[in-house]
Amino acid sequence: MMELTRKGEYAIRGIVYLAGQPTDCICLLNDIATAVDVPATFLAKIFQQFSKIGLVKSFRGTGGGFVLARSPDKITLLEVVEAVEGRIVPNRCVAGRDECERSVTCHIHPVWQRVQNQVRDVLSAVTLKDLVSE
Amino acid sequence: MMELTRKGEYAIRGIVYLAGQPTDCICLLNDIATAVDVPATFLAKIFQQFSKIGLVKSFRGTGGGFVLARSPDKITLLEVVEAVEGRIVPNRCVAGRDECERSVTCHIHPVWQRVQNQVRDVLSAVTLKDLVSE
DNA sequence: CCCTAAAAAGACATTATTTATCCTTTTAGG
DNA sequence: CCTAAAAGGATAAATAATGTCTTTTTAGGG
Ligand code: SF4
Ligand code: SF4
Repeated sequence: MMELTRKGEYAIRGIVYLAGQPTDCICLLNDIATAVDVPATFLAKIFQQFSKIGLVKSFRGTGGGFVLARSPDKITLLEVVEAVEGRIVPNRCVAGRDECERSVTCHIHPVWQRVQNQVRDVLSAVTLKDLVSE
Repeated sequence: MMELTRKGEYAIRGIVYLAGQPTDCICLLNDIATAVDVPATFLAKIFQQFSKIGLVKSFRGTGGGFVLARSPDKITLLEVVEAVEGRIVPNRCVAGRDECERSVTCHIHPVWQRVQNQVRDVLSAVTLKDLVSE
């Protein structure tokens, strides 16, 4: 339970590396993958997700690659994680539409909401800038 | 990520039910399973784990069954969850012996420790007593 | 002593998720 | 039109979650 997947770990490493590059540098996926030691094909999927939700900008064709869409201090760790893992949900019943008919009277339900809020708060308090500054 | 498994959900439901029974009541596994709507064979495994670490006491043979080993206000939700899910670990590197050679210099590492502490704090603040009292 | 009830233990079977690769398509530059 | 690079889709392999079945141990009661 509660464990970040490889995908999430890779996602963070990849985008943190990108955040650490000079602003005008258009990075190649393969270079990023090599630098952060992640299978390039897997990282490709991750960056596609980033691109779709607008965390990074991508350029195709010759001279293409990736750059951050916003400055590092405007991107939180929460956004990065939820981009690839989906919304952080400590229990099904805390997700949008409940499947659990007990949720109305359940005393545990609010505990999971508390957990969710705490975790999201911690992660949203950290930006990519915090993670690259040595 | 961060999702409680069925096993964890079942574990909570089962032990909360047990906590809600009269103190002297030795409950049959099958009765608990029926009451909380969990496959009996699966719940059996869960209660075996409870028994091993001393959350519940079990009695075998005729007239056997389960009772809580401690009063409900002395058992936290954290204990219950970690009994079946293992220690809450938001990322590998936060587990005992690190596999990640980056952990020494990594700026993300302490974030996961913060997440871990927050989650464990929330769960350890809730006891079975809180969960049964209507 | 034997029979029955009940949990403990171990060995599977099934399904879902994670992790990863490969191939084709689209886009853009030169 | 050729090449570089990301996008997209299909699929394979590995791992983990979920669930079932059978056998073993323990205890009570006739
Ligand atoms: S029983 Fe309570 S905690 Fe469990 S899924 Fe339902 S509402 Fe959520
Ligand atoms: S890179 Fe940092 S956060 Fe990721 S596993 Fe290693 S120590 Fe942990």
